[in-house]
Amino acid sequence: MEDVSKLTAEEMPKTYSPQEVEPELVEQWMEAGCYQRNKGTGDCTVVIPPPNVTGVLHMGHALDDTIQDAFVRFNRMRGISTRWILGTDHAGIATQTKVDLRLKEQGISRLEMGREAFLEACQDWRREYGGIIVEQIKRMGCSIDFDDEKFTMSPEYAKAVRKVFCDWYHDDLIYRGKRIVNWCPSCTTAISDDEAEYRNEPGHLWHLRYPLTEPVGGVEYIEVATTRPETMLGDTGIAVSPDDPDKAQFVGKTVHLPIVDREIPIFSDWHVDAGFGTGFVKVTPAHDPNDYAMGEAHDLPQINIFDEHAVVVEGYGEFSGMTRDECREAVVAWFDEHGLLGEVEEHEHSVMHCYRCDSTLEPWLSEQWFVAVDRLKEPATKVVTSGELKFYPDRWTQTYLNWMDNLKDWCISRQLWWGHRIPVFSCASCGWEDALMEDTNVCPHCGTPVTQDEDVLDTWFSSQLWTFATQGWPDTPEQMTGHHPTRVLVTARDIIALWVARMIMSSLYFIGEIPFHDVFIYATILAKDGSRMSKSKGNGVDPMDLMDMYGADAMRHGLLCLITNNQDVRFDATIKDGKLVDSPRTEASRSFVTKIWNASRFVLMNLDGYKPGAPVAETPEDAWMLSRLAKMVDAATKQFDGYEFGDYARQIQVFFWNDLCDWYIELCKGRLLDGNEEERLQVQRNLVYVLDTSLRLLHPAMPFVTERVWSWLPASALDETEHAGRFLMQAAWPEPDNFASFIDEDAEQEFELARRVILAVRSTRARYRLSPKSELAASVRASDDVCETLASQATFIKNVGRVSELSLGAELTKPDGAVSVLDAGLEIYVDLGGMVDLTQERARIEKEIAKQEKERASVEKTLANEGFVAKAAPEVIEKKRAQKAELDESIAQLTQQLADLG
RNA sequence: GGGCGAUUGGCGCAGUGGUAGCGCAGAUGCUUUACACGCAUAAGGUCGGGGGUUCAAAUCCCUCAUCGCCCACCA
Repeated sequence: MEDVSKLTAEEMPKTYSPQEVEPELVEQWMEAGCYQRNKGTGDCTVVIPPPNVTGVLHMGHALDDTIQDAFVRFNRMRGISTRWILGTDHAGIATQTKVDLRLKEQGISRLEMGREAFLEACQDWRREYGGIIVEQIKRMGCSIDFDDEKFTMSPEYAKAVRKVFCDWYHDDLIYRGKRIVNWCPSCTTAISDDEAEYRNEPGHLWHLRYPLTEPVGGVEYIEVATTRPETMLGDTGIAVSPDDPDKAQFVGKTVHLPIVDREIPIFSDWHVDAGFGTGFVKVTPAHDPNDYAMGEAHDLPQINIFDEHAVVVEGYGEFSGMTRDECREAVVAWFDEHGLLGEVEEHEHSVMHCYRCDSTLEPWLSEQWFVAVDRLKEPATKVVTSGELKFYPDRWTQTYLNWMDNLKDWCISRQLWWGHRIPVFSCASCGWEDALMEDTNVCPHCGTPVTQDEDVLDTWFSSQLWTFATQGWPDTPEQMTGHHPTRVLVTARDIIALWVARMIMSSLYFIGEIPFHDVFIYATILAKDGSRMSKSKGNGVDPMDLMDMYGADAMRHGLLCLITNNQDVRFDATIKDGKLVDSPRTEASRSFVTKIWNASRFVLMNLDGYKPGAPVAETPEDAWMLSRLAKMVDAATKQFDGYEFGDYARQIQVFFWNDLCDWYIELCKGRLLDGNEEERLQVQRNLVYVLDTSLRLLHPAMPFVTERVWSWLPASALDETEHAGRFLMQAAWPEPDNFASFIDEDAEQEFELARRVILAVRSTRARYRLSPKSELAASVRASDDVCETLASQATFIKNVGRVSELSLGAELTKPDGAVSVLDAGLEIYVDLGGMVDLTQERARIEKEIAKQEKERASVEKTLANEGFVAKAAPEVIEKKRAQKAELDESIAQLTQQLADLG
């Protein structure tokens, strides 16, 4: 193990430079093997949602990976066996598109070079650019296992994918069927629904008249409304709404389809909205998904009128050979000439475009492979309803179950080259077909050459195996023992359906258990104005820019602070010309990083003569600090276990900044500067102990600054012997049980009294515009008990409050030339040496009385309410009564103060 | 069309039944020997509108409005 030698305080730089330190620490951690699986109790295996191999880090990844890293670091420190598995997704369409583009720039076409050469080009591309996002993840400080990077197209992974296909194929869970796909006539491939781009475009709604075969009730023809008149060539039916009484008389009749002389039936179907268009819908099963569904239900022929380039096929006379646009024009002209064109309305509708070449996509009927989900969805539903697998926040459970409920068979084939090729081989001569683990050239039946299916699998088909195909399955499933199910999946909500659900289904089928115990869904990060970040809008924030500007720790802490139960959050960064200008939120976290640095520097600068030893609550402020610390340890531990990352990040900051820096460190200065040797040593021990504990608590969120500071920090009582030669990331998490004895409610209350006195003095000083350095005498009139409490804290009240003299007593009277401040039942007199501004004091006290009287009136009203006294919880009533008594007393005191002013 | 979420001080957000908190910005005063990426003090909000439940609503229910997301659909 790498020796992490302790440096001396003098060597600690005055300023902290994350941009220098962070990459250094990554190197050191990795060299020491800190990122690899560690041995421990229990298990916290986490798989990273694999980023696209073509991708670069965006804010979603940054948040996702920060959460995972914080969680993994927390668990690692707790001594739990931890491994975070890294990998990338081959991302079929995305990668193929990029490679296509690159080849196109070189004047090469994919079709010319052929499948094998193209796949080689994809591999080249991956070797060249695939590491970018991995390096970016590294830059963030993610303690993921970089030494064992997985890839969804690696040979081992491919084997897993192939096995899944073959097993499902042989278990009749995979079948081939016809389906309407989004066909790009320019790329001549299908584009998945998820990859098609919808755009609203102005168009027309043409009313076409179709003559009835026999007039119905004197009506000679019906009128359909369509945005795509050219498809009428393939019409095989007319549909009306079942809820449309006016149309009922037409159901069962037929129309004579113009141009093609086809007699087609009129029927009713729920797909039809009676209120839209004319109420008559032309049905073209081969060229529209809904029409296809209606065609299936009503047994209509499917007539494909387009070839793969969306040109009208033979058999349609003058229309054959026309492109779809030419055909549209010609069909409309034909109807017009023959007096069959009705109204032409302007109509905006959404049109699918190929996200690669932007051509309008053509719904096209073709053969595809499907996964039958009926048998898979039932167990996948059960594990969630039973609570075995939990979603955080809980509300996503419903989203998941709804989706499961509506789940339809999954189309898994894609007409691409980059991906896992479907391992189905078939023989043209004897009709043999099978899914095989090994490629074959000849038919086992008749010995003639066979062909393999040309299509590849949907990318999600391979990524659904992520939790187990990354852990040795199927060859060495023993790797998984004790590490599957994984602990938690941290992901975005938009892939609950696409990915999370499918992982659950496949894991239950193949491994017989859930893929992860918990799913944590984080909020979508939106731009400052609430819109989605996107490349086209140029409003995206680049996490690399954030880290360049503020450091990884600041970005990480800032992101964690953003986590709430909401489904989306706005990120406050200003972007100008695609470049980050600022992010106040991250800036605040950077200030916090600096604060941690400086507070630590202060402690380190005051360690002359330090020897490790146990913390002791020598003074009231020590007791207070240790009690606060113990509560923080407890809270942070619970927050991590409960996936409450936002609460953790916010609370730890308040604790460190306010409790530790603003109060405790200030309170310690007196003893550090003026204390005797024994006192100094104890303060040092307490400070080192509190700082050490705090750094451990902060480490999961801000690994870099805490690690760096810790390297200078001498051993505290937490682990005197183990400290040297170790990294903070390997140090033990402070366990709540070990701190419980520090919790001291009395100490916290007593401290609060002293704090009130200090605040009163400061406030008075500010009100009279006195220099913060000016020392003032103060006296407090309070019960003997309270006076005793305050007396024990007199030293630091004087130091921190800059109080020259502190008098305490139950019978004290206000000195001449002093002002009174009433706070928390204490009557505090601050001696101003006669420079009291009577008018100002009167105004202040009158205002305070008015405020308190208003409050008292409200409390009295509540207490006078019979319903309240009869029904409210006893402790609430008691609280109100106490509140009333306090107000009575304080108003009386204020009134007296006012009278004293004359 | 279905579902979900948001609406709290100038901005970004906490706060799930007992009349409101944080950070940033802004104000004032401070080179207090860790920190001006700081310290201190003060100011700023009838918690989107309306209705209901309750002794009591920012908080629970209904409704409206606005914004956003997801899913489906758009002949």
